Amino acid sequence: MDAFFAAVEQKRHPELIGKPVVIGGDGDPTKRGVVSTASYEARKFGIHSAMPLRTAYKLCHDAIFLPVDYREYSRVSKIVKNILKEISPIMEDVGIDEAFLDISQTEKLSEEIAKEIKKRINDETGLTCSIGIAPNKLLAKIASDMQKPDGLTILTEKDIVSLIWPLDVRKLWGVGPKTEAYLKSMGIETIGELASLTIDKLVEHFGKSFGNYLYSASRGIDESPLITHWEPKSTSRETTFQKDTDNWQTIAKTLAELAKEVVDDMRQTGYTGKTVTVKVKFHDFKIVTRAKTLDGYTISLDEIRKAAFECLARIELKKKVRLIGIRIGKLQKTIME
DNA sequence: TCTGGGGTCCTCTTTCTC
DNA sequence: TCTGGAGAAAGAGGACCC
Repeated sequence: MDAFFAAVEQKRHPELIGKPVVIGGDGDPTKRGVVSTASYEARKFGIHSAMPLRTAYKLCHDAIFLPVDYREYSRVSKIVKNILKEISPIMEDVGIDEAFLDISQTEKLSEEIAKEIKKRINDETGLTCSIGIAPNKLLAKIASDMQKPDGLTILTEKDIVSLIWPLDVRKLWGVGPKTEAYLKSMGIETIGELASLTIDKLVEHFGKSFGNYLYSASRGIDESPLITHWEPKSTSRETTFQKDTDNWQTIAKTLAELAKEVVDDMRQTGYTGKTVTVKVKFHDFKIVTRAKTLDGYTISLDEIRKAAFECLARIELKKKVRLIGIRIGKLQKTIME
């Protein structure tokens, strides 16, 4: 979906259409938080996802800042996903505003299917999306990004050399800021240059798993299937303090609250868990985690809170704390009738 | 001075168990 | 009983994705 959160807000508040809209945090650009989505008008000012709200505000004082309203975006997301599933039941969810659809078993021409999807999404939600059609997920994802917004891009294996190889390595799924910087230090800027490296060299620099992945991905090769069913492996809650703190009471109280929230969450979704992890981010952004695995699966708030405090006690709180979080791992679905 | 929250997966090291 | 090793599980950290 194109600038999804911002587009949903512009749809339900038409007076925002054509204006720079920034969605993030609790909608207050003087507080801590980052941009989740910026409307295309806001992007003209250099505002983009993951940017601190305060920075976004400096770039554009006139932008309209709104809090993230997940309930509403989920509601619209469901409408979109239902349309996709009607077109083809083989759908992989990729977060709230993206999905892969396997249309290889569908009779119609792929381009016709894409146009139908666009029309139905626009009819039922008033929103636009960008679609990529390709022989695999890796290429379809790149294709969907090539003509935004409201784009439709079709790629075949024949296009890899001419259209994929000139692209910056950062366009490859799995290549983030660290890998990009590392590759650039090796003199590798484009996907084509990445494809010129031998598999031995890649494995030497990036390890067996990621090295092999980069070798295939740079050639447009991806055999990964669509994941149509998914079970969560962990669930968590974390919060950043408005001001870094060294007050143990504040930290402990917040951790207890987060534990309650995460347990409520598990009760609602019907999961028990076995491993409790506490995470602390200090003022200097150093992150420390401590974990404790329990004897059995639990959903008891008492047990989870107790384990969390044992973990917290193992963390040296000498520096000011920026964030505290709790995660419950090794989830197991509770049998319910 | 600024840098969210909710996830997954990978790697390396330590600890446990046989 | 001591020692060593293999393999699994746990723990910690880090990169990446939306």
